[in-house]
Amino acid sequence: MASSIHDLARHLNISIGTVSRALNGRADVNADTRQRVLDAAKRLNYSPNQSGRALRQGATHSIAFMLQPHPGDQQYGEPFFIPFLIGLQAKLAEHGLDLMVVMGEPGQYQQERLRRVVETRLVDAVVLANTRREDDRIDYLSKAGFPFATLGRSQSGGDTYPSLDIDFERAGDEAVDRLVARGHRRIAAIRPSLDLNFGYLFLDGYRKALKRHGIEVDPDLIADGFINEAGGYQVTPQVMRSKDPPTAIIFNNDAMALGGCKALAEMGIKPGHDMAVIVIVDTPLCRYFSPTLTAFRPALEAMGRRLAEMLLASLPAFAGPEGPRIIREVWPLELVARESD
Amino acid sequence: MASSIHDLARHLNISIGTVSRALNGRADVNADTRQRVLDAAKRLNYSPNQSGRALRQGATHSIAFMLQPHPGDQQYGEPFFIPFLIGLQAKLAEHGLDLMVVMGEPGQYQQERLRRVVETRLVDAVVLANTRREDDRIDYLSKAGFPFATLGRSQSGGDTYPSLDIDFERAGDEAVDRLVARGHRRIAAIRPSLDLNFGYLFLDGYRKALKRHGIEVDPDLIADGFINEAGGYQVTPQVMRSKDPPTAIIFNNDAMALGGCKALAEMGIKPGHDMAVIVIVDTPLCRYFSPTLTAFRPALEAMGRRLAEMLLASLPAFAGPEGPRIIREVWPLELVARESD
DNA sequence: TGTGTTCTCGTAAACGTTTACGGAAAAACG
DNA sequence: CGTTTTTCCGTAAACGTTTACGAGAACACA
Repeated sequence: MASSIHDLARHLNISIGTVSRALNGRADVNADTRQRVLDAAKRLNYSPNQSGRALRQGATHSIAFMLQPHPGDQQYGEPFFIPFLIGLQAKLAEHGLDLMVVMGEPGQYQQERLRRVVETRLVDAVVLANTRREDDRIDYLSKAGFPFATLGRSQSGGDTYPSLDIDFERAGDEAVDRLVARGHRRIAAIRPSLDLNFGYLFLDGYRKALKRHGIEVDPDLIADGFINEAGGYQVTPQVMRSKDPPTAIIFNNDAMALGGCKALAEMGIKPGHDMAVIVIVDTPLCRYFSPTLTAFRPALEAMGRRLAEMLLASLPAFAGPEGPRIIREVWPLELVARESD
Repeated sequence: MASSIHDLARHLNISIGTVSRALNGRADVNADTRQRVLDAAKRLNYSPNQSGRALRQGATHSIAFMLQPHPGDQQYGEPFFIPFLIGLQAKLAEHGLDLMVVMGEPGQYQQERLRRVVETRLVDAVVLANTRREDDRIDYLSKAGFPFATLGRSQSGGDTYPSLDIDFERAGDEAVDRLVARGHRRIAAIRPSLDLNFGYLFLDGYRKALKRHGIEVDPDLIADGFINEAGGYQVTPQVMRSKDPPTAIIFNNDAMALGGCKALAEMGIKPGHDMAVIVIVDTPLCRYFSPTLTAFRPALEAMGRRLAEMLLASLPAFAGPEGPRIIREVWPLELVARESD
């Protein structure tokens, strides 16, 4: 079925070397023979065998995206990542690269999978998501000298790799700004308890804005929970039990916000009415929940394309006209005002 | 960095053949030397190079999942597929297989990508989603003799490949049953206009149940639209303009249901109140929409695992104790009763 | 002791590419 | 016409594996 370069060579009575050079657009091949080779390739339906190619070139022409579902998130995974993946894949495809998605078991740390992917030379580079504040995957990749890029920042690994992140700090800041402008002074912040880096960034922005407005940061209004609906449900009552309860809550995650709203409802508190709610990262759920949730929306698909560009620029094989490498980029979020605040 | 089998051989003063046999658990190698090889492999951090392995064995040990976003679906893609992918990947990983996700541009037919994946021997098998009633991808794969499995049925290709599908027919049937039991006689059906096979199946069940209840099938109550929110929004008023408008609508897709509910709201009709609404495939959106939408829920993750098993059983390299091959399986959906009907 | 069997390992080819090297033929140049 | 350059192509090695084959050594058996 699959014809090899040898078949072409035999068929045309020339050597495999010439065939290969012709196909790869090398200069040292007669225009005439090149045409004959191309014709034959089309006629015999030739496509280069990836394994042979990869072995010889030491490059597989594929990139791995490591996706790690959060624990307890088994039911619907991360719709968040789909548009990002679409963008990532589209840009990679433009350069002839394929995307391999590697998922771990929910909650299981991916070091083993990552090591295998790297050591077995399964791909040419990896893209990490769910970056932790201290991320041993990043340490490992840096130390191994393996090309990678991250969706999300981390404190690990220094400034040596391309990373693209959302401006959680500014989002936290703007959320507070907006709420203060609407008269709120008691503003709670609920974020995931894991070491996920964006939780810290969000809180930084939150604190900064409060200070700017001369509002004291009240530790009772800051809570961490599991990064899923149950977590939000569980932790929201906690801030409500403060001596001086909040009139607004900023959730750092959509699933947590949904759980939180459920908890509020059970306490007889109506989000968007008795309680202002803002979500930092918008997902379709925010748009359809009732009340619709005011949220900050990232340009996920564009980010996917961008991170692909940044990664490619860091790969020797693809680095174009040698401009300065883009190491870090932080993208703003767009506020989508809805009913909940 | 990466050590090869030659490094091990040189290090242990034995031949690469012996090293390879030791690593692969072949019988004709001394227990002692095997242990030395394994030790050295661990110490030198050896992992077999995938490309070399694949080239020699003619098998890449990876599977492609072809995901094709529907046109107009660019914003949030298909959260539907994530849990399926998690299950698929988990089961494949148990057998040492990797998953490659190939996404096309939304709306673009994937023949070209598919051909490339197959002809370059990028993977050992593919899993198709979004199966059409007549699907030339299936025709192509069958003709090429390339191993594959499908999520969703099709009329193409005969019964020669493993396929796993949801029982849309029964869901359509049960939905009508439920609505009739609640007193409805004018029941509309809205489904995607594409050639997606499940749209036909759903309608079969819908018609069958109506007949069983002695209700005439009214073509005015059946409408096709774009398989996204805008499509539902656009097409719903169409069935409402019937001389004898429906009191219930079954939507064959969650996004279309959301658009439909929006259209209804604008007509002053409250779903769950003035109009019963049932959705055939549940997604998280159904759970959080207001009113919450009664829907049929598939066991996506389990389906992913199952389809992986079926695919593996059809691959010569993995076919276990040679039981009968599972060719087709149709899984029931579970009704999740909520507020909308 | 001779013959057959078993255990263990080395040799070398093969998978499908790409590419460094060299050489023959053609072209350019004096 | 002789020399140099250019054009074009074949040869062969290499990437890292796996595996068929065969051979030497050890062992069993009579």
